[in-house]
Amino acid sequence: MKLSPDGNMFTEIVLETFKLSGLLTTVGDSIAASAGINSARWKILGAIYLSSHSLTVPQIARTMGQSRQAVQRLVDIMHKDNLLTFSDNPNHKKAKLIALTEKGSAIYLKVDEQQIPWANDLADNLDAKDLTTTLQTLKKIQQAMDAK
Amino acid sequence: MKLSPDGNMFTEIVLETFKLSGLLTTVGDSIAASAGINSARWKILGAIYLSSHSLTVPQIARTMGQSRQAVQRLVDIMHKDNLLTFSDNPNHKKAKLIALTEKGSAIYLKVDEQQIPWANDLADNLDAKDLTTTLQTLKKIQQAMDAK
DNA sequence: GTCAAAATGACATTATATTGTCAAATTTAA
DNA sequence: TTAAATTTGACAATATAATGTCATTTTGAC
Repeated sequence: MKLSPDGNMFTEIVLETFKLSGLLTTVGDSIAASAGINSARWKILGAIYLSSHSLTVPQIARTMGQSRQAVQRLVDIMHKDNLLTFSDNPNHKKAKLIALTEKGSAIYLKVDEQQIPWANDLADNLDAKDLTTTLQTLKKIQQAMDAK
Repeated sequence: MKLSPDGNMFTEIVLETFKLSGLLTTVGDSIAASAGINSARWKILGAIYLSSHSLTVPQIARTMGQSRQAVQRLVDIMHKDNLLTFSDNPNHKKAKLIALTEKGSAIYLKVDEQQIPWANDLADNLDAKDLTTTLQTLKKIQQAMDAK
């Protein structure tokens, strides 16, 4: 069996996604370093911050496309570091709700100060329509995988 | 400072890239499992196979967007497992050239047999033009980051 | 309402990956 | 040509992350 032309393009997108993820993690580490954290913790803070409400560990994991165990580990560390709060979940005895502390929020915003000009600058050299298409397509790919 | 509309879209693409990378690694693990390997090793095999010639460890790492140490570790294991060969590099005393053994090649092709229908199927539900745009945009993002 | 299936936290094991350092090899600039 | 800067492999330390298992809780099908 051979790759169809579209299947081949899809495969290239997959490989490019892996590569970009690695490169972005490295850049993210250096951006987040100014606030004393790294990419992995920045992503946790962002998942909670951008959701605008408390989340459970499995919810964060699903948002990030990672295992709940990996997220649980980071959340526990970040709780100990006073970046996150745990609160009882009225809907679940075991799964606590996780929110940002003031410190966690401040750190997230400090990283954002570095990330915003970086993102604006890079996006400046790209076509808005292409960015829209790319985002939609990546989401469609994700959804198509979910459906399997 | 605030994110521009494009900067915001760019940021969403970054987050989607992380998520997709995680999900694709999981799917990749299950696809590659049929041939007795996992995503990480499949990617190494693919980097070499798709380049059509021998590569050094740092070259593979740059292709994959990962650290040369991470690649070196996998390459050493896969060499021990008889998936890869080392050969002297006429252009470099230390950096050996790495190629697939017959076994490595066979395993790559066996995984490909699973991956091809998977990719074709997923790509079937996506627009060819959108895939082209997405791939080009991801590459542009990667190049723009390199330039920094 | 009951009971099987799924979700969750805790814990352990293993794999993947980055960072840092050092010496040797290579490349680049002067 | 020479000296500085970069690249590379080897090694170590640490961080990130997937997988597996178990007891408990929740959900869903009946």
